[in-house]
Amino acid sequence: MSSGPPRKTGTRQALIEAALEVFLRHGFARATTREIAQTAGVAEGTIYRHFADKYALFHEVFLSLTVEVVAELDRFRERAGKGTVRDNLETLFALVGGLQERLSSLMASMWADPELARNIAARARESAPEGFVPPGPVAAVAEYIRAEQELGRIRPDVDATEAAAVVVSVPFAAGMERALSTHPTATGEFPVPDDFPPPAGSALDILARGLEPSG
Amino acid sequence: MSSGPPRKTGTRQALIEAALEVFLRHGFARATTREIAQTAGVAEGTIYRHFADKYALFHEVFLSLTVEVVAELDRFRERAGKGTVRDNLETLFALVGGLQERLSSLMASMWADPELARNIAARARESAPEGFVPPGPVAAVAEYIRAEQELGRIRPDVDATEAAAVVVSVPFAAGMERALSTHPTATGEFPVPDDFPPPAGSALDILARGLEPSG
Amino acid sequence: MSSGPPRKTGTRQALIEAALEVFLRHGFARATTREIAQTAGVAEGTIYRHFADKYALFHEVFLSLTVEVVAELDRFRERAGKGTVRDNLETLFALVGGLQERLSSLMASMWADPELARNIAARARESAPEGFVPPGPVAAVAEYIRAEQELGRIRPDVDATEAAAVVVSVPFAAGMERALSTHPTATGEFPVPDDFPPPAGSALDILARGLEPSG
Amino acid sequence: MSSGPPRKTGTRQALIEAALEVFLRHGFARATTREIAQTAGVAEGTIYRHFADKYALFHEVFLSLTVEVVAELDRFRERAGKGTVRDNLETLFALVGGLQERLSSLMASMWADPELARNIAARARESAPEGFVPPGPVAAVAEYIRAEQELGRIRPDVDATEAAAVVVSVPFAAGMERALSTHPTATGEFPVPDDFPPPAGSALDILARGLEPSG
DNA sequence: GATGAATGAGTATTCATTCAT
DNA sequence: TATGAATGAATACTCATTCAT
Repeated sequence: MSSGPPRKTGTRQALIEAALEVFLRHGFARATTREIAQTAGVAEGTIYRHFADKYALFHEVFLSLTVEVVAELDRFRERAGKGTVRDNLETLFALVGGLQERLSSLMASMWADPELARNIAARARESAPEGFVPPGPVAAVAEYIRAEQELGRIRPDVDATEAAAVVVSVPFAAGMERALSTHPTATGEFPVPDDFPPPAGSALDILARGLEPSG
Repeated sequence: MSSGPPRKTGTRQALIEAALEVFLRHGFARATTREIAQTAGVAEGTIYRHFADKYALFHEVFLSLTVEVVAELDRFRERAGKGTVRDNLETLFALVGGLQERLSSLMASMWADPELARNIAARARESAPEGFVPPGPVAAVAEYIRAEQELGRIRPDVDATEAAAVVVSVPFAAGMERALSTHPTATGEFPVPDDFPPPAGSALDILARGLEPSG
Repeated sequence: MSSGPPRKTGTRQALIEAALEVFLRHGFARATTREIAQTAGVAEGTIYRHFADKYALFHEVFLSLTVEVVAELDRFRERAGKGTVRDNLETLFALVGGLQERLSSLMASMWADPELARNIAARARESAPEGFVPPGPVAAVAEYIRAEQELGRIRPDVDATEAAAVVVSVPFAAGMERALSTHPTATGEFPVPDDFPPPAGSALDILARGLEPSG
Repeated sequence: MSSGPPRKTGTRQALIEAALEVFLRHGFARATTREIAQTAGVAEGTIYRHFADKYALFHEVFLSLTVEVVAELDRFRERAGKGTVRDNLETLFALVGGLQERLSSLMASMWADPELARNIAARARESAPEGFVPPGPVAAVAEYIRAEQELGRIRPDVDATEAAAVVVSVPFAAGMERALSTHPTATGEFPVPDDFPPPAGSALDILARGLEPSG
């Protein structure tokens, strides 16, 4: 093979993937380095050759997902002008719903534990190049909305960023509910109220209608 | 006395309140029984006189908040027909935003750790009276929407529950972002993208418009 | 029995004694909390109910020995004027030699590891009453020497503290050598030079003579 | 070339020097091979190309210092008959104080941890030529004393070795105290008793007087 | 009911040592 | 010789839970 030396990043990458798996399985706090190492097929000590501590590992996992989500959403902007706005929203719901699932799960760990959130934020601040702003999903969707506004397919008087937040919120909140399918009010044997139904027809109608130009 | 549930013992109630405080401060996984007991001003062992274990305590805390949230939202239904729909949505955003803050934080713990979610769900199943469905915030808002539909102030063709989910999602997702104010992309020293801005004018416009009867 | 409730200090005291034993056996750095707990006959976690950490435990052990040594030496002052000065020095050598053996061993751990020394010093500073100076062995011996000087049995022109330091040094250094009986230069199978012989006749002669009034 | 032992490899020598530095900084037990390698500017694995294990490295460091100390003291014997005995003792105090500082620090590690002492002793036994006795500092000073005794400048009835031990003890014990400057009883902010003052005038007087011929 | 000392299984992290390159 | 990634046993410390008083 011409592909160079056996990928040095193998171990590091394997650890990131294993860690994601275990963080999703148990949350950050209850994920053990032992299980992560076993899942990655390496010794426990190996983790510390690649990451300063469990927090650093979490940070890397978090970044890798952020990159992935943003990359997907970046491509979304190109849809402006194609199909109907409603169709594009539908696609977006699927996209955000799927992509954010894992990311949101990690964010839940941060949400639950402010100290973790603070720790990760500090790391991000240190490692980011001065003045760099990682674009979030809202920013990406906002760009799409602005593009549609220029094409006259979305009302020009709504704030693109705010509109994007609304749009992204729906699958986001729905994702949390899905994750909490074990919620006391949403379990098989237990009668289930229709909390946070997966966004479907009406949700799209409402948003599409709310966004479309008047007249 | 005309009303309300029989008063809990002071100790039991103090423990529930202390536990909420500590769960919010550190998340379920990192909240220690020691800190809870100290906050409540009792000995650690006392916890186990009132709750089988830490999970049971969490369950009680969770229930107490659910009751509180639902009670507030129940009153919301009475607003149907008063003011404008847009004004009511604005009030709802504030209401849900404030009320869900603590509840969502607990839900984040469950979201992060499926085992916790499962455990709490199991308890709910065991303790709930057969066939009883605790109404969630979506259900409460859905009732309001249905009432407005009957009054012709909201389009009759949207599904009330789904519409309620959309409406509730916005402050919900915004709340998560606020909680994650330490998020790498949303901190003071670190340049901040406009992810999940607190829902304001445009968000309301979109939803109000999307909901209002055509013609 | 009238002796009150079963001594609450039992566990704490047992831990201090066990810790001394283990610290002497392996030095601070290699003494494990596990072995200390086993030696004391308690669970490992129990250590942390009584001491903040391993350092705090070491500190307590150190203090307990210091107290013991000083108490013994305090009584020494009363010997001024009794027997001969030389006899008293002989007694002192035995006393200091025996008492310091364990204390010196702990001090060796501190000597070897400056961080440990710093840590213990910080603790001492925090816990000591403002302005309190724990009398060391040198101070105690110095008092004896001053008493003898007033009685005219020791030359008045030597500095009592310095003289005390010289006197205390001899059994002290000898004690270190004894502890290092495994020293490469002081082992059975290996020919032994007469390094630091236990202080005997001549050492006493030198000091007694050096201290006695001229004329 | 006229002199010296055959030069060690640069790497080996660098490791010994780096190890001394790190052993002095943290004590044997807490000195890490990682820090030693970094200080020497080599990879961690390289240590094991030159030394069987950490103990062997310590042994080499210890030997190198012993050699250095003894060489310095050997030259001391030549002072017999020159200057006054008191002046020579003063020089000796400075010499021993300086030289022993590092050696004593290593000995403290051995004193603290008998297993280390045993291990090093075993190595010494194996590596030393049959019947060879490395002269210690006491032996060297004893030779000086014997020489002075022959010159009639030191009382003939004291045992030279014992006298040497007394003399060497003083700066030795003082050195330990200096090393323990963080000792609870000897820190700046904390009131300090005059434990183990650096040997000065009176100490010299006592010893000089105790050693000088009567009459 | 209330206490709080005791428990001991569990966890993140360290570090001397090995070995394929 | 030199490297440095990988190892895995070892360790200090935590914390939910128990139980004698």
